[in-house]
Amino acid sequence: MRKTCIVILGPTAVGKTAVAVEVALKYNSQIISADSRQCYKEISIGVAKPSPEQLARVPHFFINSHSIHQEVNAAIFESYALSAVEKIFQKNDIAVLVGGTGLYINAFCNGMDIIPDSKPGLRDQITEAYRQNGLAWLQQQVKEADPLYFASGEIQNPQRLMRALEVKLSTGKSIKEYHTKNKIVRDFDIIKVGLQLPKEDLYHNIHYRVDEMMRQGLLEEAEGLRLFRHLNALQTVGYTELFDYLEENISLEQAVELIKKNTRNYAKRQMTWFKKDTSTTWFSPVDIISLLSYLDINIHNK
RNA sequence: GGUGCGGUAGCUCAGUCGGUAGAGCAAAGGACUGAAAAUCCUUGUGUCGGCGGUUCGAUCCCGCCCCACACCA
Repeated sequence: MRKTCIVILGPTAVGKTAVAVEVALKYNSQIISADSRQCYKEISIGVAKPSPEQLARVPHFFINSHSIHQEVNAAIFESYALSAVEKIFQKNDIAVLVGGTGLYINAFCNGMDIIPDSKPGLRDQITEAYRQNGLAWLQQQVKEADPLYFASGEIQNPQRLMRALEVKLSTGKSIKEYHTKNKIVRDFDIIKVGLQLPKEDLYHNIHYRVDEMMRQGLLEEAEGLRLFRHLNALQTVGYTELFDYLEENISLEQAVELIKKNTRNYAKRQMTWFKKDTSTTWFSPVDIISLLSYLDINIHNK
């Protein structure tokens, strides 16, 4: 039998975790999380990690596996997840990957173009220079260094501009030359299933979950992480808003409303990303029976 | 009861020396290849509180009314 990885995706708060556990239990398999925030051991409440019970029932990869002080990105995830899936395949023909980070899922399924490592420290240098000199300066740098990117890239987007500049200055080549759009074909099958809810239901879940997080002590968790608020890992919905409250910029009530709003916006962005991929078959998280039978049929047909 | 200041987009407000109006936020849609829960792009018709009057034409001027706030009684 050919190896198969079941990929479960969907917006935040749709109910992916519980479904993934059911699927993994059915196939006696293990789960790889494809979530850019649940991998950090220092943050828990605000990122809706699987519960200790769920983690005990099914082994999970990329949960609590990294520190907020480590660098984590899509390429690191790709190699981590590939080695994890190989580990699972040593004992099982089926693996489960679940998450809401579209870029990470894409990296796992289709691969990322290989770009040589940047010169050490260059990125921090660029970030600092941008902070001091602003967007117009950054655009000018990219225009001079990498006209190819400047002509066709997102020139209002500082993160992309900085990355383009970093790659060009490190490798001498434009990032555009590295981006091939070629998809790597994995040596295992991938079945993508999406979880979806009507917008009102999803929003209801989000609001309920945010209130629940506050009850569980999200504020205290954020307070303890306050010193690290500048880290990328903490540029996260649920934490940035509470940091603002702790800095006395907004009231606690405002912070909670903002968390709800920003989570809604985030879910929308996720759906925009996921909808593009026509290879995904969509299910309701309430109708897990349909999902399981779909998987059964499609796995055994291979 | 009197005086004052307001009533304009879901919210906060700007504006039109009379030619039917615009910002921020929210919202909606989109993008996304090493920060992705990040970052970025696009989208603004609304009885301009109501009814009359003046005018070729009123959201803008005038009158009355309603509502909110403040102060005075």
